[in-house]
Amino acid sequence: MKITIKEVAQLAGVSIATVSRVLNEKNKVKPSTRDSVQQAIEQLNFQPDQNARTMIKKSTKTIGMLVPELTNEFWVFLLDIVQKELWELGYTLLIGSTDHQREKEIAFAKSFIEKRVDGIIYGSSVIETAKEMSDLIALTKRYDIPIVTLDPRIPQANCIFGDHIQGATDATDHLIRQGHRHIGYIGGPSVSAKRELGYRNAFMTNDLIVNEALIQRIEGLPTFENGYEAARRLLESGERFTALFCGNDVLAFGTIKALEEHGWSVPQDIAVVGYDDVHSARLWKPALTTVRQPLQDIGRTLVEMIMDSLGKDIHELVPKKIIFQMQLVVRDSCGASLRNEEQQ
Amino acid sequence: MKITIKEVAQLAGVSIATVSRVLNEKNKVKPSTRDSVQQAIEQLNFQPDQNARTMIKKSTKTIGMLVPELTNEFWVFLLDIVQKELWELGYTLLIGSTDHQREKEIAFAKSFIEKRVDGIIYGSSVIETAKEMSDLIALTKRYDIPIVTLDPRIPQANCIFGDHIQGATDATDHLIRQGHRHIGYIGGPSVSAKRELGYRNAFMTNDLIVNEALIQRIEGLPTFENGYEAARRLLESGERFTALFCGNDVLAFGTIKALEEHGWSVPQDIAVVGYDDVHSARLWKPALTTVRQPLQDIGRTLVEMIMDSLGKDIHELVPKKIIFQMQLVVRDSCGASLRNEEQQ
DNA sequence: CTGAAAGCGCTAACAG
DNA sequence: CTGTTAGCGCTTTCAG
Repeated sequence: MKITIKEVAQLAGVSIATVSRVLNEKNKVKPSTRDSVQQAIEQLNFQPDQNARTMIKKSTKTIGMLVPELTNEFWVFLLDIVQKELWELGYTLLIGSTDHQREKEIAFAKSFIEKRVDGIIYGSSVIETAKEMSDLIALTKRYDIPIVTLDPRIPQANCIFGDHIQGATDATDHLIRQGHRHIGYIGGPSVSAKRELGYRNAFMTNDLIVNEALIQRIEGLPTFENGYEAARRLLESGERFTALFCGNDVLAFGTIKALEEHGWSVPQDIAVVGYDDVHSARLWKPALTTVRQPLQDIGRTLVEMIMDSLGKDIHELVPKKIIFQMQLVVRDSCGASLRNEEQQ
Repeated sequence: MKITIKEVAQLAGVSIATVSRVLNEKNKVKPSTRDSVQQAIEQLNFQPDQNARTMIKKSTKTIGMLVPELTNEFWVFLLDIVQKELWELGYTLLIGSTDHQREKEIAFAKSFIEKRVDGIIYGSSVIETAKEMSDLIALTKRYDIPIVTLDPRIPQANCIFGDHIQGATDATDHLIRQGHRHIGYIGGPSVSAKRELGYRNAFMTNDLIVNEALIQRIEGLPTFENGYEAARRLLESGERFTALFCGNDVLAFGTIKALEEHGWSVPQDIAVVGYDDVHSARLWKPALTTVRQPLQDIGRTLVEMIMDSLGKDIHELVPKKIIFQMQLVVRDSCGASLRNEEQQ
C-alpha cells in the first residue's frame, strides 16, 4: 500500500501540483487549501519520495564519507562530528569503512556516485600518488560531485590536512630535549608517512643521526595489537633505546603494554609519545603524552568546505588547501613531569 | 556534463533498452552488441543513477541504522560489523547518531523513510513504551520498511536483545559470592534498565537486601565523565560499599578513575565490574571484569534478519524475537584472581 | 535479440 | 492562486 502525492491530492481535493507547492513552501497557496492539504498529509502520514525529488532537483541531501577504519577513536569521533554537523544542515551521512584499502575506497566511491550523493568526504592515511588517485577524481569530476579530503593531497580537490611533519617534529624534539638520544619510531604505511618524516626532521635539526634499526614499520592496520608486536620486535632486537615515538595513540597503547610486560615501566624506564590525542589518551595509565589534532575544527571545516562547493561548478573550482597546526600535549608517559619534579 | 544511459546508447549505436539489458544482465543480448555497449560504458565511465532505478525497482540497496552514540565502543564496533556485513551483500549504510533522544530517533527514521531505505536497524538503550514507539512503527509499516531492533522490544517488529537481566544477575552474583555485601550500582536511564533489575535480582536470590542509597543513576549519557561523577557522589555520600557494578564499561572506567583518585585501589580496596566487554576492557588497568555481549553474533544476526525480511510482505510477518546470552568475563578489577592467589 | 513507449513519484514551467 | 503537462534517468512490457 503505497502512499504518494497523488493520494494526498485526491484526499485534499486538489491537484498534485498544489500538494507539491505546500510541500516546498513555494508559491503562496491559499491558506485554506494549504490547510486541507496539510491535513491530508498528516492523515496519510505521507513522506515524499526523496528519490523522485532527486531526479529533478539534482540533490540527494546526503553526503558520503570514507574512513579507513571504525575501530580507531580518531576516525569515529570525526565521523560523529561530521554527522552531527551535517544533520543540522539537513543532510544525512552515508558511510564507508575502507580498511585502508585502495580498492574499497574506489568501490565505495562508485557506490556513492551511483547514489548521487551531493558530495564526498574522503579521509585516508594511505599515501596517494597522482596516478593512483586519478580513478577516484576522474569519477567524481565526471559526475560533478565535489570531494574534500582529509590528509590525502589531491591537486584538483579541496584538501584539509594536519601539519604532521610539524607535529611529529615537535614530539620527537621534545624527547630530544628531555635528553633522549636513542629514540625509536613505530609507524608504517597505514600511518601518514609525514610522521616518520617529522621524526627524522627532529634528528636533523638537532644534528643527530637516526638509528634505522629503531624504526619499526607495522605491516597491517595501526592497531593496538600491531603496536604491541612492533614494540616486542624492537625489544627483541637488542638495540638500545630509551624513548619511543608512535605514529598514533592506539599504537602507543599497544607499545606501552609490551614495554610493561617486558618489565619496563613508563615513563620511569622509557618514555613514550603518541599521536592524535584520542579521547582515551588522557585516561590511560600513564596518561599519554601525544600530539593533538584539532578534531573539532577539522570536522567542522570538512563540512564547511563540502557545503561551500555544493552549488558551484566543480570545474571552475580553485582547489583550497587548509592546513591545521598540531599541538604537543605533554602528560605523563614522556617523563617530562617526572623530570620536573626531580629538578624541584 | 551529465552522462546518462542515453549517451551510452548513442555511443554504442543501440537503444537505451539494450543498454539497460546489459546493465541488468537479463535477457540475453547478442555478445557483439553487449561488447560494444560495455565498451561505451567504460569509455564514458558511466555509473547508472540509482535513484532512477529505485523509482522502478523499489529498492535503494541501502539500510539505515540508528545508534544512540558514536562515542561508545560498543555501538561503533557494532556499526563496523554491520557495515562490513552489508557491504558484502551489496548494501550501503546510512547512519544516524541519536544521542539517546527520542525526537532524533524519529527525525532520522523519517529521513530514512524519505530516502526509501530498504530497511532500518534500530539500536537504542532508551526504554520504549508501546505508545511512544507507535509513531516510528506506524511510519515504517506505512511504507513497508522492515525494521529490526537491538534491545528495544517492539511487538510488531523483529527484535534482538541481550539477556541483560541474566548478565547483570551473573555479574552481581559473582560479587556476592566473593563475599561482598555492600555493592553499589551505577546506571541510569540511558543504560538498559534490565541491568538494574538483574542487580536487584541477584540480591533477591541471595536473600540480601539492596541498599537504595548505593544506587546512583546518572542523568545524561553513560560516559566516562558521568561515571566519574556518579562514583564521586557515592564516595561523598558516606555510605559504605566494597564493590560496584556499573551499567557499562565506559561508566566503569570513569568509576575506577574516581575511586583511585580517592585513594582506593581496584581491586584491593574495592571491586568493580562493568558491562559490554568493550575492546579496551581487557586493556584497562586493572583489566576489567565485565559482561560480554556477543557483538559479532549480534551484528550478523541484525543483518541476517533485515535481509530476511526484505522480500516479504511486512504485514504478514510474524515478528521474531532472538535473545542472546551474556557471558561474565572475570578479569582483574573484581578481585577474584586476587582472592584465588590468597587462597593458594 | 532489440527498439518503442509507458511509466516510477515528483517538480517546474506554462497556462488559465 | 491552481491545474495541466512535460520531463528527470531508468526498467519493463509489448511488439517487431
